[in-house]
Amino acid sequence: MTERVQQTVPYSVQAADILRARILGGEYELGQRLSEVELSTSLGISRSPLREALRALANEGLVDLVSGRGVFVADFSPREVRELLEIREALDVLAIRLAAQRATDEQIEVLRHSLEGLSSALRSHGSQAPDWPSDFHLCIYEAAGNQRLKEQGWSIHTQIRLVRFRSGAAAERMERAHQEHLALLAAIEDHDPDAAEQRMREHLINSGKHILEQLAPAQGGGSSPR
Amino acid sequence: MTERVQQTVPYSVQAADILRARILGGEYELGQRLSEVELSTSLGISRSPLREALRALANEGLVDLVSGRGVFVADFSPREVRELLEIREALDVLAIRLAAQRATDEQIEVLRHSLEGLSSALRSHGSQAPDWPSDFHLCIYEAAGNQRLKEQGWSIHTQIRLVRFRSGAAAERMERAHQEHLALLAAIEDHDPDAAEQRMREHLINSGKHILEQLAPAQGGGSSPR
DNA sequence: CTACTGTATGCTGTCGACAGAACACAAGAC
DNA sequence: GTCTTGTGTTCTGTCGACAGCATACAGTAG
Repeated sequence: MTERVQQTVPYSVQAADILRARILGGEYELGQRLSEVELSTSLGISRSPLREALRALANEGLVDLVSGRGVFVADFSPREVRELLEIREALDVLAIRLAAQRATDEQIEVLRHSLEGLSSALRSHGSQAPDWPSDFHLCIYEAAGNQRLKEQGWSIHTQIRLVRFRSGAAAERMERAHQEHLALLAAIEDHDPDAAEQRMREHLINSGKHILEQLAPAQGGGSSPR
Repeated sequence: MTERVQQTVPYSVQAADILRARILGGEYELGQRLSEVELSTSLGISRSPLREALRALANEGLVDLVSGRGVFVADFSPREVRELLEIREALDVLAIRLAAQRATDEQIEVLRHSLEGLSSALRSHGSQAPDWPSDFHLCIYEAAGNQRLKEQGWSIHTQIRLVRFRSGAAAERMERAHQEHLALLAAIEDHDPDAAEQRMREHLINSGKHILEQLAPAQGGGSSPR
């Protein structure tokens, strides 16, 4: 009974998936206005499901809804990036502590596999794999055994990925980040929450520093729609 | 130019405010199904803005949207409550650490004032003030200087308040919680993040223990719509 | 040349209505 | 008496259309 043959995915969900991929794929400028009628006609759906899709993306922080004025692709000010990084640290530290305490052998195996996939992708595609690093973090959330934490952490990571991707900060740090990921995995394997927390904090501080450095010269307080 | 004379609040926002107040006020049963047509007609609006209001409430975790089956008032399983408490601890600890580092004298004054208001409300209304304790925590978020953290923390607190209110766990712990709040404020005044974190963890552990104790006998894995 | 004003266009917020799916209940088979 | 089946109803998801506000531009006064 768990198989749903008649699983018609609502247009709103499909539209949200498409738009999310477009935004993360860089098809829109940061802060760009998205016209409801234009999107709905181009997607071949009505405005009702499109609006719901945009609301969903707003919850994920990928777009900003300004009442009566329209929808804009998220454009994070340096202050907002700092806010996101602070929250990410808190959630990621919690996640890896829980993961170190609770991870089963199967989940550790998945984590290891995720890192191997990342490693091979790093070699083959070079910098063209912006999804994989977050995948490892997602597995950590999975191992933490907290569904809601996983959702919120994934949302934060997605928003940060949006900034990092645009600023080109993803590629350069991948090699070193991979080493840090290995250290994180080792701490989880040892079921050592304190070591895991410390290594995660270092990892995130390095990552955050890198993002802010890349961001500082490029963005000076741009055209925020608020 | 900051004054908006023509600030017509959209129906969707008004509906969300009304429904949020109803849910938190206990006018609906946990897990109860909410009919769109019934609500829209009773509120005197169409289904379009009502649906947006329900989507907004779903983002806040107050209702569950089940695709194709309807909207249900949130009903948290013990596991979900545990998940919420874990996230709350991470966010609240981050918030009070930031608040201890960054709080200005004015913000500390607001915190003190919030506690005084809570104290007087505790004496006059007894247990009939479920909003005030969270108000103090909201001020901490405000003092942390992180807008997004404030929003997320408020959302988590609101969800927990929904559980606590229904289980009647709010009233009994207010006296002791107030003492703990005073200790939190003192740590912020001293700008001592470490002490603030430790006291916050103790405070949240006490609160969480109390919630789980109240919850354990009442709920055994009820009719979750998933 | 600059600043104000009126118009024109496009947009969002909202509405009412329809199609298909999900649920509830009644009728019949074993 | 229990399980299956058929039917009716209600609901959600989606659609197209309208009203009011916001923005952009042209026109005019100074």
